Amino acid sequence: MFELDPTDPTPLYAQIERAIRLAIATGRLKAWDQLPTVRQLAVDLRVNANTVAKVYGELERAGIVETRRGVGTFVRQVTGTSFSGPDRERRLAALVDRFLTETAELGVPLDEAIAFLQNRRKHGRTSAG
Amino acid sequence: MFELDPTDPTPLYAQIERAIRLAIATGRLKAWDQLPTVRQLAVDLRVNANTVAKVYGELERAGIVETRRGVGTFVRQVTGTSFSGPDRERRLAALVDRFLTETAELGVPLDEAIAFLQNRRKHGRTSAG
Amino acid sequence: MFELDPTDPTPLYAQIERAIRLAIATGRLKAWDQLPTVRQLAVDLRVNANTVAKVYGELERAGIVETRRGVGTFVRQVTGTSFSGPDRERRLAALVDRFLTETAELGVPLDEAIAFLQNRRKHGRTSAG
Amino acid sequence: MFELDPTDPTPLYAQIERAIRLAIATGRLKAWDQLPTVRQLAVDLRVNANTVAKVYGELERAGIVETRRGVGTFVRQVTGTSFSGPDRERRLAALVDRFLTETAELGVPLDEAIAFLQNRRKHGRTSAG
DNA sequence: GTGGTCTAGACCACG
DNA sequence: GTGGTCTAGACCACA
Repeated sequence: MFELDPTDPTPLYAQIERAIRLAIATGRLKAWDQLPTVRQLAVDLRVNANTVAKVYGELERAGIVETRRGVGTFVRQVTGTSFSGPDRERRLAALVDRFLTETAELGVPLDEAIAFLQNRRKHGRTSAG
Repeated sequence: MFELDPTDPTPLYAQIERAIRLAIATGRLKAWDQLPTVRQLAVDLRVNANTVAKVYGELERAGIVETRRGVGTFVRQVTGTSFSGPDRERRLAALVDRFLTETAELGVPLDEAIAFLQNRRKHGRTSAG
Repeated sequence: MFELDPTDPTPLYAQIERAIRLAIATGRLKAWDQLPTVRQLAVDLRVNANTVAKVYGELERAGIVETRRGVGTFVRQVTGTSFSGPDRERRLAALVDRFLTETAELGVPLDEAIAFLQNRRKHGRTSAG
Repeated sequence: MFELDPTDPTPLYAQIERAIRLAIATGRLKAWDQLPTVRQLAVDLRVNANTVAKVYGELERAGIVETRRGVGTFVRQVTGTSFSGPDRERRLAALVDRFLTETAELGVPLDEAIAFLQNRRKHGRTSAG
């Protein structure tokens, strides 16, 4: 499904939550799809089950998934943009900053990077993850 | 210079480090520019001086800045690792794909993302999240 | 495991780091051995836990150990940078010359120094100065 | 005369003191030779004059050099081994530990390193430093 | 119980 | 005044 980056200082639970939100936002997980069980995902990610359970709990409190006892955890009807106002702004800034830093470190001029972006977009090449 | 986002699960020191790397990578801090003093930046960001010191230490071990004892901390000459050929191409593609995926997640149209990129590059204000 | 020398101007964290690198380099700590816990080593050496944590952090960023969150810190597989040819020769010569010079400074005859080397290699007790 | 290693966590004053003791012990500086002036050495090492002055002061208190006002600083008659008992032991251990660590990291077996040592010694090749 | 982050505050090395 | 080292101690993430 996805992988964790142990070198990222971001806590595991935040990495997991982000990845699930991403999967939903990009449509890889659709409404009423079932999420992996806590234990299964814990095994896949080589993480303690408590960590996954914490994430599912937070997603449920956020109204993004729904847990039916004894059945499983499911994606709820997507209400709209999953990120709102200031949060959206903040995340966009973070994305853009990282992109600028990494292209600059690669020695790629911004113009070239943008051209690459547009080109890549046209050919429909995105790998979700 | 930049701001921290206390709601971001990313540790403060990592937010600070990212912001400084960004400033250097984008040329807002140039070779041999002096960084703010540890204590000054700590005051500006309202964090403990040790937190800033930790960042400066890591940047130094990473070879990105140079500290002269009793004088201050300075941006080092960028050696330009300069990846070339297929490696550079491959890395750029990875960066771009991730950027496309993540902006899509946020529901940000590519045009808006590019505008944001260019604007941010120009005006250099960052919220280091 | 080893001892610190408080009269040595070398910072404590550097003494600790050197001792651990020595233990790994000489095979006293082997790949995937667990290091002492941060708190335990701090108690043994009578230093603050933060000081040990700093060392472990640096060793991790240097790629020498690996920490698994909530589990512990482990020696990584030695990749063996394996310098070869003239480079290896050159580096070895530099090491040897420095060693000869410095033992001469101390007035230690080469025979004694070599005996010390072999003994220390065998019994592995170090005073990390 | 010698160089400082800015990446060594050892304080500058300790590096300088060690180098001067080394020069005396190895005979590069002989009894009644004049040391460079504080200011000259400070310029050569690109260090603040206070730092050098501190070292000269300590060497004088240790009875190793003698300052004649308005004339200069001179090496005193060497009384014997410059390092005594526990200090000698400690320093030898430090030397040996570093040597073991560095050869091991180079992937040089101890036997080979010792052979190299003996060979190098025979051919009289030492560079004081 | 494991490592990691952060703070407050002392003291040192250096200019 | 600059950065660096160390301590004590709180709190967090993870197993």
